[in-house]
Amino acid sequence: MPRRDGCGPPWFSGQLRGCGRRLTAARELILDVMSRKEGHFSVEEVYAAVRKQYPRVGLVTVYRTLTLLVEMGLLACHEFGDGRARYEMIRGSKSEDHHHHLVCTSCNRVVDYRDFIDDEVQLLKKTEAALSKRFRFKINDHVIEFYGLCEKCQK
Amino acid sequence: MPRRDGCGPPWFSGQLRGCGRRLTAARELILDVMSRKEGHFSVEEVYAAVRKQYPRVGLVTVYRTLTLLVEMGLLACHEFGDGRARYEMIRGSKSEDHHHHLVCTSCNRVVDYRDFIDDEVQLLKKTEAALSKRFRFKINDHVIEFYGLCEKCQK
DNA sequence: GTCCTTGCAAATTGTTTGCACCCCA
DNA sequence: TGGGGTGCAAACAATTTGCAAGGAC
Repeated sequence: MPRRDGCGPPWFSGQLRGCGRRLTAARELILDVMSRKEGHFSVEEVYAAVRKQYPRVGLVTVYRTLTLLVEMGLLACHEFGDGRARYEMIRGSKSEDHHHHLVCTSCNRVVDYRDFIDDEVQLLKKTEAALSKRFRFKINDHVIEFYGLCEKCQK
Repeated sequence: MPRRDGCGPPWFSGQLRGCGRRLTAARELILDVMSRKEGHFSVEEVYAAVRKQYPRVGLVTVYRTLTLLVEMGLLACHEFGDGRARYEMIRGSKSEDHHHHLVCTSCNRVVDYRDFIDDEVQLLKKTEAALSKRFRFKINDHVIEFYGLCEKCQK
């Protein structure tokens, strides 16, 4: 699959080269697919989307590319308990993009939210401080997920 | 593997029969292993512990029994992102046993804590209420995990 | 031309299922 | 004695790896 110049964001090529990597059509395409829609996508979903445009792309390449994009800090990977990894584009800097999840246990829809209310920020700060001291952990990150039923599924 | 009477808690047999199930040596043994130590155990870990006492037990039985015990409400199952399920004994009622996790990203040790500070409970309630209203979700549960380095791994 | 990438097939890993035999109740 | 339980092997699903051919630079 030869690549065509001019596709994809110009910084992508540079960032790849910066770590001794090469720009290929598959990589551009996968990045493009991931950036076009908001949400969390399984490998299979990305694979299907990519194949619509270039049926020659292999599943293995999707796996490898997604892993690469996570290493490069462009994607985040998360699992919601169904045994398959989900990938999501990181928009803005990593810290700006930090968010929590609201998961519908019926339709599996995942809602991100990042404009936390003060109470939630307070909650995290106080709890982190207390836990750090109590268990002598150096806390670097956290995962907060709420599970329930979305509006549609409540009916 | 014939079973020997008198092992395990007496209520276990009754609870099994209550749902048309039978008491077997493997089930008693696995329950015993799980209740003896606090913590989260992978299937492989339970399997190894069980085999020390009865090498004839098969891995499949461990899988099936752990699933059964979760269905019976005696164990909780959780995944921490390394692709393998972890099982943990539920002590006391399910709601009493609710807890959060502190995970060391270096040695994978998981610390539970359940004596939340008052602030934590209060703030969590407020956050849930706000999210419920905003996204019209009926929130039933949540997962809170902090990731970092434990005391040993900081060195 | 060099050496990173890709695609295919095969291997791995964690888990589940089919089935004949076993054993609790 | 009957129907659930067990162990083994095989099936499965998600993901990874070996390797030869292809393409970026």
